[in-house]
Amino acid sequence: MIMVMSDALAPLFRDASLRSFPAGGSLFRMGDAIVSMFLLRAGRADLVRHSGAGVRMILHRAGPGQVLAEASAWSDNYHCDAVAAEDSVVAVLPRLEFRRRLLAEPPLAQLWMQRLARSVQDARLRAEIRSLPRLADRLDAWLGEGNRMPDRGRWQEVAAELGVTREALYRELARRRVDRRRA
Amino acid sequence: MIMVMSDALAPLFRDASLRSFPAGGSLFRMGDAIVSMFLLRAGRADLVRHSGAGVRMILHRAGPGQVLAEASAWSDNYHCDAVAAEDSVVAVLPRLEFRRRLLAEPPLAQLWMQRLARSVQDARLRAEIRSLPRLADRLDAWLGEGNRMPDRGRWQEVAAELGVTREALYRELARRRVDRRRA
DNA sequence: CGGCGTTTTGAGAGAGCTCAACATCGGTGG
DNA sequence: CCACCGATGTTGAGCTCTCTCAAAACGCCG
Repeated sequence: MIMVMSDALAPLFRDASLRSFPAGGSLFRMGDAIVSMFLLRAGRADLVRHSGAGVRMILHRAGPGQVLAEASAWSDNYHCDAVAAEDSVVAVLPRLEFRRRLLAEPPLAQLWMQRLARSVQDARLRAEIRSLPRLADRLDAWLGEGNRMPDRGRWQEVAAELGVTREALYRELARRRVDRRRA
Repeated sequence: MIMVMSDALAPLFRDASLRSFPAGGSLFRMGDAIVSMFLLRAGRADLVRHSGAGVRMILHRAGPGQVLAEASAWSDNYHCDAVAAEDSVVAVLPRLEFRRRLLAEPPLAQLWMQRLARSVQDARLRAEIRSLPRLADRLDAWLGEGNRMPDRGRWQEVAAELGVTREALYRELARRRVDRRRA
């Protein structure tokens, strides 16, 4: 297994038990009592919330090394659902132990606060990018943040990230291909 | 002066000096070295970032009781500009002292982590709301989160929050008025 | 009253969404 | 090897919605 920067939280989840979820499996549901914190070890998991008129919103797609539902550490009930988007493995640590370690070990607290602050930055930026009216501007802003187009077969993920349909993104990419050929 | 819930961070900024900024004044600019943390005491301040093609994005509009640029505590240079949107007063605390207090006083650390986690939640939800294609859905989702329409004279702020033009919001509101009159 | 900002409404253009058809690619199984 | 299948990529046409520009009605305050 490859060690990546995103394993930085491993010390916080030392001695945590591992649990596997098949794609589509539910990690928790809105309203459930919060007993544990989850660190995604492999796979992907979505935080999903349903708005009044049945509109399904994916609040966050977590990848390996990320903790799900950061706010759940200090809350008693979940405010959204969590679903495995792929076959996934998570480290599970009791919520109270998670909190105890954060408050007892300043290095971990510092790491956690850095993580949270970074997540705030990212989420705010994403909100602003998505509020740009034109797709071209969204793509420019997104690419301008150091993001790069993934390999073929994963372009739809970019469309989702930008909050547009895949057709719209395909058209924009085609437009840029011919524009680049002209230049 | 009225004491509100948002004064919870006051202990963290005890002994901090106060500084005033006129509307339009600059608190800091992208690239500046970070020496202090800012807690907004009165007024409003915007975090502004400029994307490549000159697109101006307001990452966050902070109000009284909020700390500006949370991530700056652990960073050496600002990643965005901060501008006073109104005449404002801020408490200024050296960044290293801010960090020292967080790591030395677990109750403050806990409060700070709760704040950050809540900000993550809020920002992610805002990003999802803004990615809804139809304004009606955005308004529904926003109202569904416990938000309420402010008094007349501040509806434009809601339009900005939803990421639409004020005209579009006015039209939607007019539509709902007649719809409600029919029902 | 006379500004100034907000709210309201109109008309046209532009952009994305929806539905639809089709191409392409990788894998599966006959 | 080839037929088939599903998912992804590509392109077209029409519709809907928002944006933009514009004009006017309010509402507040000096």
